[in-house]
Amino acid sequence: MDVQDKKDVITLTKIHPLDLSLTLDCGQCFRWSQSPDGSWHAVVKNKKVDVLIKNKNLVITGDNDEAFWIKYFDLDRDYSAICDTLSSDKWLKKAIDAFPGIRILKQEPWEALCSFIISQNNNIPRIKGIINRLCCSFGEDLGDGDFTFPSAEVLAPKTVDDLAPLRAGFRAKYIIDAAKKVASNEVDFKKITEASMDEARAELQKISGVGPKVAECALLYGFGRIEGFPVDVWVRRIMQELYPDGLPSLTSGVEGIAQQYLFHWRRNIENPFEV
DNA sequence: AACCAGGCGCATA
DNA sequence: TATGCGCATGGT
Repeated sequence: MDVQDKKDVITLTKIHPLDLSLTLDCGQCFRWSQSPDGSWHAVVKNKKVDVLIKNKNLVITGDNDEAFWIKYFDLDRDYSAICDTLSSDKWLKKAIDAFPGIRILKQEPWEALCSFIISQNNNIPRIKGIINRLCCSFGEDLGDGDFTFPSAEVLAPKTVDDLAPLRAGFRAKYIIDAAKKVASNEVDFKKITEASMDEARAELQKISGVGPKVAECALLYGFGRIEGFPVDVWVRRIMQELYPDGLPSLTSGVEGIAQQYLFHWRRNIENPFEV
């Protein structure tokens, strides 16, 4: 009691634009939840953390690895400039104006990969439930209902029967295959980080249960590949409706950011095409 | 090439 | 309370 650690607190400045609610609850991550006091809570890099915006700064409690968090919230990237550029396109401007402050998180690669394997053919409430049960069953207990995300090494020796309590359905075998191949380095995260997009896609798709969509999500949300462009049913809809000839060239290099804005807008706007 | 596999949230009845 | 729909990937 008398040796209790004082909690680490760091304050990150120059965070604009950043809307925590939009960023942490727009379908790119599944483990953040808002506390009654308005702050956001999760377990990241095996630590309990709370974040909130205070006086236009991002205050992070529970970890002091500033460089990590700048990467995690993508704070080195000039979203103002990117959004200005994207806003030359009529529809992107609508999406950005409607939901300003969405950022692409750079999550931990294994958690992102595993989460988006679980996300396939699935809806967000259920994805969160399966991931929660995965962490409760196989993660490390940090107390107060918080668990770490289980490592690939922990999951690799598990069987489909072991994963039955998750109620992940046919995805259980995919989780195990991913864990085996990641733990053994057969799927090499270092290689993925350094490779071209096509090589990285191919490396990830060596995992059974990882197709183009899941690979693209892992690259965008877990490996910081901001040019990743996952096409799910909503994005496919957007493409057919608005961009039948493909994405406008001004999205080049930041396709993932464009995707996130369009995705959220299309899902949350009543009549997107009204002027 | 069409269909199903786990299962559940969601909308509609 | 019941019924149908959607959902990414792999296997038949």
